[in-house]
This record gives sequence, C-alpha cells and structure tokens, in this order.
Amino acid sequence: MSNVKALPLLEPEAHEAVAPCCPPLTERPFTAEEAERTARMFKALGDPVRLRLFSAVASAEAGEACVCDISDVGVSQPTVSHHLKKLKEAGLLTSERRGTWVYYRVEPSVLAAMSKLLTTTATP
Amino acid sequence: MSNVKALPLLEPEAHEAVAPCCPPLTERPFTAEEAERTARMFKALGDPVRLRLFSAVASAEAGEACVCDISDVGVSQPTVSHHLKKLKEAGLLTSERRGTWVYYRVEPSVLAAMSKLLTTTATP
DNA sequence: TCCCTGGTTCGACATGTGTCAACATAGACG
DNA sequence: CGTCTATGTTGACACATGTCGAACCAGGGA
Repeated sequence: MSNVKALPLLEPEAHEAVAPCCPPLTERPFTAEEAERTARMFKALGDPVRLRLFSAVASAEAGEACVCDISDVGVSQPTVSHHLKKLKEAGLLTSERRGTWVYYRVEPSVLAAMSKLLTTTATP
Repeated sequence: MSNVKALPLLEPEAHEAVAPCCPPLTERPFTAEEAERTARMFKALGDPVRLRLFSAVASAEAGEACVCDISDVGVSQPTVSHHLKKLKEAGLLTSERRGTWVYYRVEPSVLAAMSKLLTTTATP
C-alpha cells in the first residue's frame, strides 16, 4: 500500500489501484478480486479520449503536462476534465495545481506494473 | 450477423485490432485513429469477467482452454459466451470447435504488442 | 432415429458511460 | 474589490454494456 511518498499531495484512493497488483495474466487464472482491481486500470485506458490524454501526459517532455496543452482531443473542455478525473481515480495520473494551471503527470509505477501484467512467463 | 455459414475463413475484423498497432504510449501523443484502435483492446480487458476468462485461457497448460474449463466465473453460461465473443472481436482470442467442445487460445502477437505499448521509451 | 450435453444467439431489462451546456471555483491582475 | 481566464462540478440525456432466461444449433451416442 505504501510506495512512493515523495509528492506533497497524496490521494488515498489513487494508491489502491496502483502498483501492488497482480501476477502476469499468463501465470495463473486471476481471482475475482485480482480481476476487479486490474480491470479498473484497463478500463480507464479503454476509451479513445482517455488514451489520447494519457499518452499526451506520458509523452510530455517535462514528465508533466498542463491541461491547456492536451485538451485538443475533439471533445469539450468539461469532458476533458471528466476523463482526467477518471484517469486519476484509476491511479494512472496525479495532478497538481501551480498558480493558474493544473499539471498532470503519470503515476510512475503504473506503466511498469501494467507491462508486467502482459509479459509471458515463458521467455524464449 | 454473418457467422453461421462462415467456413474456416479468417474474420477480417479481428485482424484489424491485433499486432500492427501503435508506438509506445510514452513516445508521442496518440492520434485519434491510434487511440481508437488501441482503446478497443484495453476496453476488452477492462471488465473483470473478461479479464478472468482471458487469464484462464492465457495461463492454460496446453495454450488453449475449453469453455467448460473456464466458465466458472460467477456469471451465467450465456454471459460467458458473450464475453468470449467480445474478446474474439477485439482480436485477443481465437476459437476452434473440436467435436463437442470449443477451445479458445490467445492470439499470439497480442500480449507482446500490448506490453510494448506500455514500455518506457528510455530502455536501459 | 431421437435425445442429451455443450455452446451460441436472441430478446429484454437495468445499469453504466460519454457527452454537453450551464454553473461554480481558484488564482492572477488591474 | 472586480473581472478575466483556466479548470472542475452538476444535471440531464442518449447510448452502450452486462446480465439473464429462453430458444436455438452442433455433435455424439443410445
């Protein structure tokens, strides 16, 4: 449960879904609980708009992106905000307000954790 | 729609979603088209029941699993069938009938492709 | 041949989800 | 203080999705 304590603002909700997740999908059949937890992350990335937002943040130079820089994804501004919230709730992004703007960054452990889920146990 | 009369031909739909997909999420912001294609796969895994089914198939000894071996996931059998169909449509699974039973296996390229999506561009 | 078992499809329903317009809030700046 | 700009929240609505029971198809034996 306790992983990275660096940032000043810590969402308790967000931490639930993150790193301490599950074995690779190919290792053994998932239990209901594991599936529930893991599905939340996949579901968060299962929407084109969210995927574009996440990709925009993940590929940002400084490791973070202002909402104003990534909100050109073809939907209204409230909708962008809604999707960013979903990504935050899923533990994939964190946000921080600095002055006028709000910056989003990728929760560091997430990418590695999800990638590990998809690795094959048999390595040729 | 069109399925009953289909000979051992390959569904063109299924192939669309598979391997030749997209760069890592962290490389650059996804285009709308890339996001649309990729989101389909994540969405397919974004349901707990489907995740359990997929995991059951992916972790099966013989590389394949009979429906009867994996349908104990807490929902009715028609629902299992429905989810397996979704996974097939997303290009994640393939199915084959042998005698009385129907066997599902993981589309080989999928796991590697999705894993690659989640790798960080910096590869040490 | 008839029936039984494994799987899929159909029809219907409740719930969830994406979307927008309108409103609310938080700083910056005069 | 007042106002402007950048985000988030609310309410409403259309549409997609998960679920089940019933009906349906495919093989394998008796």
